[in-house]
Amino acid sequence: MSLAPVRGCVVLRPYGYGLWERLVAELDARFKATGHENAYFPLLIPESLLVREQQHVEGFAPEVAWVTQGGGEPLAERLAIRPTSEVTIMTMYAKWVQSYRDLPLLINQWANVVRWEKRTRPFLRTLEFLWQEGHTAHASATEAAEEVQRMLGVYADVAENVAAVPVYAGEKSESERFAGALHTFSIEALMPDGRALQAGTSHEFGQNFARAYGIEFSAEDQTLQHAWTTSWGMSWRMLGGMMMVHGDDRGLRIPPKLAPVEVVIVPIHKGESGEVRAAARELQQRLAGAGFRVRLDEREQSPGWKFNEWEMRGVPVRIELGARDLAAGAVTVVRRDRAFKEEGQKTTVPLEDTPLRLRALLDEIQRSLFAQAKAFLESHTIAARDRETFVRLLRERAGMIEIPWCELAACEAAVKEATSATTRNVRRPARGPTCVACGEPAKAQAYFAQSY
RNA sequence: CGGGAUGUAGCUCAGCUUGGUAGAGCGCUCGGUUUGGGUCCGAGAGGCCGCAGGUUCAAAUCCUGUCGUCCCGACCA
Repeated sequence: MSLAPVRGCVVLRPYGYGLWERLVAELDARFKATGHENAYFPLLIPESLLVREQQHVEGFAPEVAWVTQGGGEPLAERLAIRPTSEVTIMTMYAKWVQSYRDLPLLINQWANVVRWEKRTRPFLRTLEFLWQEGHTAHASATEAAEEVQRMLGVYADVAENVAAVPVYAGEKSESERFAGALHTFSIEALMPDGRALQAGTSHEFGQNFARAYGIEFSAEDQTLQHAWTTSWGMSWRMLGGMMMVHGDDRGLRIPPKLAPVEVVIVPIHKGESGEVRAAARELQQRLAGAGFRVRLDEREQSPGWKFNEWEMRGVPVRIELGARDLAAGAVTVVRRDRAFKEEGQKTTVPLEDTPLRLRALLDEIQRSLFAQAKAFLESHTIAARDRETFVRLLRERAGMIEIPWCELAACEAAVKEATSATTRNVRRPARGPTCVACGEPAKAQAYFAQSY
């Protein structure tokens, strides 16, 4: 990744984009498996269309970028660059949906969006970012609610089992809710500095958008009804979270399932050793044939230089192949999830067994990275029992601070005033009778934290 | 939007106080050497000192303005 010649934007170079492609592949397969199809909608939104859903517009107004000229002339109507595509997609759904037989409508879009944030951070908050947004319409509230939970589950699965980032899934508070939604659910991860990162969201709109954009259908009982809609999104921010969670002082550590390169082969030879070179190429062929994402590094730099380079890039496994290995009919296998010279970092594997051993090793690395992150999350999730401790932990940015909570907006605002922390999400029921923050009756169990 | 920094080689930066021939490390190119944890030696290429104005015999350096970027805060899916 590099900074771009535009404020608050980044360029993904091939290796970084490779990470995104892996995330896309994993998400897309799950979307398809749950019955969704991909489609594409325009980047620009006419202002008149945008303003239909009141809360939605008000929520996004401050961060919308506008196009006011085209072809060298002022436009009769400003065009918004989409900050999200609800309004365009709902407008189209209104045309497509007439009968309950047209439902559910299950569509996903892979797209870029622009949100004019006052303050940006590379990867975690950029003006333009890549994401996917799923938009569905249903014939009943129950069905829509199920969809929202199903996709929240997909996000939690991808975060934990692909990116190896443990998360808490739950519902957003009223103040953190998506503009225009009835309920917003999120997955929240914890970064090493004690701040929480929202890594995916799933929204239940009820009939709000359907009313604003006219999505009506004839129901089975012959009544005319508005559809129940949902939307859900995950962005490349997930990758930023993954890098922060797993990175160490030698650079990135990428979980195998997300790694553009799972295995790098570094040949080690003096001068022109045709034998080593040929053996390395043969190994690469074999591993590629067995389905591994493998790269052979034949550049001129010294082996030591390459070791450092690939470690910084986070490749899970490195295979060193030199004359010594060749003579022994073996390769040296080095795993990135272990520290330099730590027990087990380097092992010797018979050349013949390499594919088999590699598969097992990659699985083990995937598990080990998740386990390390999980242990961190658990040790930094603290149940506060009294207000004083609660406030102190939040100020110290100690992690996810868990309390029985009243769900009152005023209480949340007061906590924010005192600590700058907010609720991340909540689960029901509460595990205590009264709110630790303010003493009112508790309604839910909430995670509070400083957030990105 | 408020506060603070900063802009000099591809990158990271020194030089500015006290005006006078444009610097270092890394990277890049070439030759040699080396290759199991960022080899070493030598030779080279590369800069409108963010931009505009001013002061001066003379400006990277002093003054004014302007633009960009970064950090802290307020705001924020």
